[in-house]
Amino acid sequence: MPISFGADDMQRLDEVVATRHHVKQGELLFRDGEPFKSLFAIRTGFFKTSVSTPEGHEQVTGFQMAGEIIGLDGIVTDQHSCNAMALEDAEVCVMPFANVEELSREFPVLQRHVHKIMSREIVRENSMMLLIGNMRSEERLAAFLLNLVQRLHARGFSQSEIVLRMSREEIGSYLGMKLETVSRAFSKFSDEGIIEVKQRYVGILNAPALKKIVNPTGCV
Amino acid sequence: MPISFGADDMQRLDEVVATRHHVKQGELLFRDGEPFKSLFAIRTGFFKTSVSTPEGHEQVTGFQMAGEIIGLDGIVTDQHSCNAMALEDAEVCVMPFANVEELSREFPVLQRHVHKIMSREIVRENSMMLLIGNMRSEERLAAFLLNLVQRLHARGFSQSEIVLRMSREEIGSYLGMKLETVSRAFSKFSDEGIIEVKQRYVGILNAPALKKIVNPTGCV
DNA sequence: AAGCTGTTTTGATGCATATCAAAAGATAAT
DNA sequence: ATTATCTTTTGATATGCATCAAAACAGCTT
Repeated sequence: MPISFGADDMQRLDEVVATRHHVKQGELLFRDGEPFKSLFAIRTGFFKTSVSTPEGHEQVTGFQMAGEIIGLDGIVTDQHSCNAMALEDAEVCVMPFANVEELSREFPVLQRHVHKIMSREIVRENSMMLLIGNMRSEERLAAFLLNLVQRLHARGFSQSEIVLRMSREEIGSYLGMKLETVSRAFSKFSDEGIIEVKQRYVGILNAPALKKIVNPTGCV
Repeated sequence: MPISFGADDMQRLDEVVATRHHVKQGELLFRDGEPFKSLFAIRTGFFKTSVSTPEGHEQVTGFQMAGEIIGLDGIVTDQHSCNAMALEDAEVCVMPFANVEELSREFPVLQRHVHKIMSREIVRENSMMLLIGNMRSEERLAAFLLNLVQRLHARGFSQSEIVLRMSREEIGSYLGMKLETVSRAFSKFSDEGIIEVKQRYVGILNAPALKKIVNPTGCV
């Protein structure tokens, strides 16, 4: 948590994140309809969150990695409204939301932090609506790859190499397209020498070209 | 605000929403990039929020009516990341966010309320991703109309009549489709006797049919 | 009432992506 | 190794929606 506290306060704050929980690959951390008790901070591993239509069509609503918070959807109704599945073995900090709220009242800096996390999620989803609603398939995939590598790089990983934790189908669900279309876009980028693809390994050979696909005018 | 307080507390709480602001139809309440200071509670009127690609393609991210809160996007960076335009003459309560945070620390019930509002927005956007990413054009419009009439009805308006405040183009932008496609879907529903359309007036003649379009199986 | 402007509807056509199908490649189990 | 299963790629075709175009319609102004 990127906040500085006194040593005394740390003790109190530690209480909120005292318990840890392991989730194996393929297991659900929580599911749609389940009672909401806690937020989860991802320590290690990789998650997807998703919602479904009554007919069973899944929409992946996000991919989350170390340092990110999941479970915010549950606050409004005290029930989770999406599923959170580990895409690789993962460890999370369980943060009972009652504790979060109590400490937020005590520590303005924590309160501010919680608000920012929620606001960030709102802004992210705004941009996803823009992406799904306005962009074409190749633009979506390019934006997806750039976002992923940027987040990985912020965590100390390479800024040009990705090992995808999700299938083509899950990428497609996230981006509002079919897995075949995802695959074709990968192949196209690969043919053009923009990326190098080997299964779930993706090497970014020409980042500027990717950026130009997302934003052709390049004026920003 | 649907919370009960003592009379003493009300005084303090009133401070946060003391100032009012009028926005004329077509004017922006705030715009992308502007510094964030306050949340806004809509007292009267109707807004749209939107984000844009660098090339200028607009994506409407929401339509907001009386009782709803806008501006949450600005918290994370202290800058607004979308535009909020009044679609009819409107009045809003200006709620300086610093005051909201201060009072939230003092009144747990207010704190909880703020968290729920943000969580609700996150859940709403999740379902919008599902709608734009998975549904076909007619399903989207049906879902849109049902959502709108449900919110209007909760405010004391008819549960079968809507006067749209937005153009076909704005509806299309919100739903990830073109204005012509919106118009065709309206015409189709009208031909089938499901709705009655006269410009921006929409009468819902067969709500169950609309619901069935959104959820063909009808199992929920 | 006539003319102007912006919105909505409707029609004709084209294109991007979905769908259907099958092969190729990986992964895991026997 | 061999078989079975799942994922990914690639090809052929279909289709829903976008695009282009023009007419109809409403709201304003003069």
